[in-house]
Amino acid sequence: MVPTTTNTEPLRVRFAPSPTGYLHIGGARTVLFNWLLARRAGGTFILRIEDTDQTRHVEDSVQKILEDLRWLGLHWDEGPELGGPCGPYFQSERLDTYNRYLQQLLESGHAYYALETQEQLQALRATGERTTGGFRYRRPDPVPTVEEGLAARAAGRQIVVRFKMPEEDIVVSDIILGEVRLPAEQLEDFVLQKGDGFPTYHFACVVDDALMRVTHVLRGQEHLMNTPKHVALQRALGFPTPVYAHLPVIFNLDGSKMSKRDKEKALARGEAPPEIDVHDFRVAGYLPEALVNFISLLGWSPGEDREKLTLDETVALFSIDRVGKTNARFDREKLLAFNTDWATRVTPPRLLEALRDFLAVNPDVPSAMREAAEETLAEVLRVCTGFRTFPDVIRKAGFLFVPDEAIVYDDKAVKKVLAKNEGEGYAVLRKLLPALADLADWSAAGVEAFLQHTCSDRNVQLGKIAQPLRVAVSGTTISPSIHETLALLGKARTITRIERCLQSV
RNA sequence: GCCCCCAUCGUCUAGUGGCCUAGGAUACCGGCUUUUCAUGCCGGCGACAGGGGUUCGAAUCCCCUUGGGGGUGCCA
Repeated sequence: MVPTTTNTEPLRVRFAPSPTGYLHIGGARTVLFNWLLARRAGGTFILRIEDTDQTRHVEDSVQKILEDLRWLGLHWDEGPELGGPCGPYFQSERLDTYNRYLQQLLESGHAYYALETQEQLQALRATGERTTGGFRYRRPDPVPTVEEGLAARAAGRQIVVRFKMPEEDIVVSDIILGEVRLPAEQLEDFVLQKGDGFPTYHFACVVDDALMRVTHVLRGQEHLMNTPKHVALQRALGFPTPVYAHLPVIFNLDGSKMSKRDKEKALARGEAPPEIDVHDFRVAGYLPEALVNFISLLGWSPGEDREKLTLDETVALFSIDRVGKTNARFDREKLLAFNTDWATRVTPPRLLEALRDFLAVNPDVPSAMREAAEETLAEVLRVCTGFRTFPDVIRKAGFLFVPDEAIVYDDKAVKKVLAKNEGEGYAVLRKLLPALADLADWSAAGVEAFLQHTCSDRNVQLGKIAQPLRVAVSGTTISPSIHETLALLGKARTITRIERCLQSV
């Protein structure tokens, strides 16, 4: 049995992204489960930045990841901006620490300098692929001495340090997958320190998890094969082995990986790019409540046919025991349904706050809408119920925020509602105009009463009047209910728009 | 190639030997509500991958096959 940390010490988990861009939706699910476990157990959630690959580092991505986490409502207890007792929380600032442990491994004979060049390894790998179908690094016998390694480095060569993998099967104990045995012959001497002096992921991760006293490691299943390396390293370093839980992976509906490249591919086909990063969903007008609820159900279920849960309820219900082993597919239709529902269950002030955030991050909204008064936006939300995402609100009420002279009339709407039957719709507008101009009570209720009376007086369906008005003021057949629309627009602008519409005949 | 993981409606899942003629959600289809677009409500369609065992009894346990995923980097 692999020794694991005892469960008497306080639970500590971490999320350790590398700064290569925005937070990926798969990463979001991993953070979420870590965060949920920490909150559920009253433990600590650590955020650590794994910036050990200088070549892949993307400018500003740390800030972007932090912002995504905050938007999701998943706040960290230790990490960037907050600090904490186990800092620094950027691996690039911990090089001395890694070097100290590297020395220890070198001295105890657990590690050695490996002198092969990248080109040599590449060649070996290529022939290995061709002949046996695979390549496994063979430890030199004898291994180069420390002096030889140092001498090669002094000569300007990029020399790596490898770990002496023990020649024994390693059993990884995973609370989701059970015990997984990895045969010794599959394991090889992996690199601890790269030619540029930076630690590899394996090394930095093991050292940091131990030093930051991480008790539980929840990560994607793609890391399962890394775990024996980590376990062996922990033993060599005298570190405890944390509890491991490898989470199932999230794919596209067609089974392919959800990758940033999907966006480029869709763009190349002239299609709308799919949301892949958390930020994409934010810009697309989703509520974090819905997104978090939805991804919490990918690989986890509270049972009892429950689905709609707030973050707090999820915390109260969360348990790794109920995390499944099966990979999941990301169904955007279902997310859309969740978002539609969440838009009706959050409080109006919260919805307004979310709308403001959407208006701030989405570049394609009418600029007047960003400057609109709180009360106006609140009214818009009140009359736009039934939307799926915020762009639906823009589609339905955006015309309220463009200048009267900028209204464009949709051809189909004009034909169907105004021009048909020898301009029947226009005739309605002409008749209505003076009466509307005389209307004293321009509240929604006042307008509604007026329209109702007009209908019964002329013995027509409300649609006969509402639709021409709708097209006249919005340019389309889509808007909130007609009385709310006119009330929101105001009398003057309504009249102006109707007159302009009539002039366009 | 080798190693590892996984397998219930199209999709997310409930189910841990009898409560299952398999439940919920979403999607789809039909109906209702409605001044537009939506929303909402009601109903319907729809799955235990295949084959062997074990057992009085299997979606649940075991084996094989098939299918899917991951690993096989000086990426993380």
